[in-house]
Amino acid sequence: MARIVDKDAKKRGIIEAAAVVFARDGFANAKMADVAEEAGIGKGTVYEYFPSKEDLFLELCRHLVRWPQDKSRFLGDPREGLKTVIVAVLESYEKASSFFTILIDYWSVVVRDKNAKRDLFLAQGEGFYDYPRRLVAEVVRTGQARKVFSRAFTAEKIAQIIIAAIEGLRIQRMLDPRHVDMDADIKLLTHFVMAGLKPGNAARRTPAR
Amino acid sequence: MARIVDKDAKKRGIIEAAAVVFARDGFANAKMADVAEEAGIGKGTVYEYFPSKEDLFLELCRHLVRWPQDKSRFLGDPREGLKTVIVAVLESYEKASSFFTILIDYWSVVVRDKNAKRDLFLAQGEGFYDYPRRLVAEVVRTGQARKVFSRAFTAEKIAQIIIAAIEGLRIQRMLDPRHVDMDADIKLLTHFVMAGLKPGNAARRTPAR
Amino acid sequence: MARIVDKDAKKRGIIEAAAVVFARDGFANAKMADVAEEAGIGKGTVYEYFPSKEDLFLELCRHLVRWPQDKSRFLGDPREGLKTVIVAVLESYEKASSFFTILIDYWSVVVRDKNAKRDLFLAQGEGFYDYPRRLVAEVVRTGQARKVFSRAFTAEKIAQIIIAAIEGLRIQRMLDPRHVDMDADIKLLTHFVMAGLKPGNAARRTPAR
Amino acid sequence: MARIVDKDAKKRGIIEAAAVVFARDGFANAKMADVAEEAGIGKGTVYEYFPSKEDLFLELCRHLVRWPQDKSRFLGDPREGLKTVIVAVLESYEKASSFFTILIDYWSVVVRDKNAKRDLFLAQGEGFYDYPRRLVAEVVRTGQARKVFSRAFTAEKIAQIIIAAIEGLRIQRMLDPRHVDMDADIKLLTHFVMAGLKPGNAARRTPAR
DNA sequence: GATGAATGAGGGTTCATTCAT
DNA sequence: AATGAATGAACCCTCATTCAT
Repeated sequence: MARIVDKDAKKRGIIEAAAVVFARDGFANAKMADVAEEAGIGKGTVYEYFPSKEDLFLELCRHLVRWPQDKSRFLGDPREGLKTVIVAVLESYEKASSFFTILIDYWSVVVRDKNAKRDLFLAQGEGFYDYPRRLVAEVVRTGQARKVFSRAFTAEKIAQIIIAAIEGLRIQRMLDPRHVDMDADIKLLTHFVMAGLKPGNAARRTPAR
Repeated sequence: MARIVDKDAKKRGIIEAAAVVFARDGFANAKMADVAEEAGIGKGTVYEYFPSKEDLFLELCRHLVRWPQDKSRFLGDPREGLKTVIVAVLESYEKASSFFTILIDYWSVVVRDKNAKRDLFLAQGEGFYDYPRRLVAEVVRTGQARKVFSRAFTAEKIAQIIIAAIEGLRIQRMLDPRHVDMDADIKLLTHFVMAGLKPGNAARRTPAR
Repeated sequence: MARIVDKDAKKRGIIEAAAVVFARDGFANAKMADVAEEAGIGKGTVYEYFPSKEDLFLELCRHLVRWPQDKSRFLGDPREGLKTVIVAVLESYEKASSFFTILIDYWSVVVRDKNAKRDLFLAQGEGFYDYPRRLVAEVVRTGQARKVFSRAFTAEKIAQIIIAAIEGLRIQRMLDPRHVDMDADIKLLTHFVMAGLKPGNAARRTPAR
Repeated sequence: MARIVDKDAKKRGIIEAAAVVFARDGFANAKMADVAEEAGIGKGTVYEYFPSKEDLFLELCRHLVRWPQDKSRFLGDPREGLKTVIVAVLESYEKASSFFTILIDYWSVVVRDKNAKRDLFLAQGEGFYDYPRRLVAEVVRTGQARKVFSRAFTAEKIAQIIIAAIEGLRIQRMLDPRHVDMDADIKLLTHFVMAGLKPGNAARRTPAR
């Protein structure tokens, strides 16, 4: 009776359209009508697939980043692997061009308590950093296992610092592009990390206070 | 004469009220009426002091962070100074309790081009990181001058990484508090930096292609 | 498909409602909500058809007067034709019951420079007098061609005086109904015009310095 | 005890300021604050002299036009006197440069019933045309008494047409300046009137129906 | 399933007026 | 008498959502 439609494909189309519009206008200023137009469908149709603007946004956030799936290339030589994975993570972020601007709105929504969907959102939010954190941690762990990296700190913590620095640099670049030369800065970050991970170096530090 | 009023005090009162409301509800959802109520004044009165919601927000952002004014305590022993200044910068951020949630909206506003006030906003935005970046850079420079820190990288770049990492950690904590133990993470960050700044270590590394 | 609607009919309905409300309250005091209610629709719906209050007003002005379409009845005997067309023009104005009160606001809006739509408005404004001026002029010209009316003045100028007098009488009546007996006054006006147009009479007078 | 002030002078100052502001912005868009500023006094002070914006406006309207006070120059030769008085009336209107734009708003206010002050306004409104109408009528009457002008119509009616035509021309000029050459048009009007007033001419017309 | 016409709650902003000084 | 800070009612317009077709 009803037309046969690939609902999933249509859903994806709407999400792609939403990515464009939300990135451009921000969550608050984005209009559902614009999303519909961008997707080439009717305004009402969007609501056949997503119950609300917020839900669409949440769904969109789920599809923001595609992480590198092949870990093997990071797990050879630990020192090279670490350098490579840092660059790879940055690239994954950069490739999701609209990722960042959308992420900001995501944060903005998440930070406010009131919303009943907070937990849903938060669960989603972890995902933004969980995967790359685990990925980097694995590389570090490999290096630690092979005694190439110091064991003074847990791989998770180290990974966390790395991801944090990458994210922080991206923010600074957003607010003031002239101050940030991403390639050089990433190299410097890598240098710090490598230095801090040298077996000898690390041992002396952090007397746990 | 009309009512005698300390306009500056009143302005500050409104800004404080705005900080509460904007932090709680976000820029887009905050209502000027709520700001007025929070400030204990009439809706129209807010507009006697700020021409628009956006201007109030911008002004508010200007007052978000109070940076440490006494640099002397960071300029003694470079290694201790660096540790201290990192903690001090973090503390300045942390003290501005609503800083972060407001900053997010600030970003969100800044990222979208259209607005005519973009430049005003951007100029303001630099301020968020400029001061601490310069502060940290000065400490690093002092250490470099005394040959305690490697000169392989410019103090500015190093400071940038440090600020970025602090910021990134704060974001991760926001999205997933369980993964972040700020004190420990900051120590780890400090360790990496110190290691990377050891004169011998740095020498070998890529001198900024 | 969505609701099927005769958009033009709906537009007309809104304009009619607007005519009532604008005439009653004046442009400045009229509320879009009242227009909507008068039209029996929701507030937002008005904006589906007209982008702003001002645009609705302009559009309304376009529909204010219906001019006599059949000129033939004025083009027979010139003297009778002139008498008839003067009455017809007056009647067209009078029939548009709310015309005058709306026109006043129209003037008020037009006179103030600032507005970007001034040109649109002005173009519209000409229309209020253009058509009847041309109509009367044609009748006069016919009379002049047949040597029934003096050629000492251009038909356009003569028509202009006639329209002006009609309009002026309507204004005086508005401000002080007791002083104006429109039928008698129009007859007097006609008399003056006829006298002035007598071939012999006109010859002596200043031929437009 | 209180400062000694010439209240009338101050009142006049406010009215003059109001004339500027109301003429420029229109009644609806004029701001009391602007009037105060233009008058060089405080916002609240205006209310010491006028109970409301509307009252100020009404008072202003009372002072709009200064009519020619010396009638004698119109009462010599009737034909010359009539020509002269028509020009004099026009000039009185023209001299009150802001008169017209304010008058429009005056109409707009007057036309709407609701207002309790309607009668006050109307009484004022008559004044705009009463004086010149009587003035012109007197000139016509003089001519009629001397048998220079036809007695077929009352002087009042004739005066009314003349005033009406002048007013109508001014309106047309406002909406479309290119179509109106005021001097020439006034001459033409005068011609019509003179022709219509010729003793012989008038007799035949207006069979009272 | 798809559509887009209709809706109305909601919020930023204006400004005449009040009144403490 | 004079002031201008404070006020809040009022209103235009937006846009997420609904639902008749």
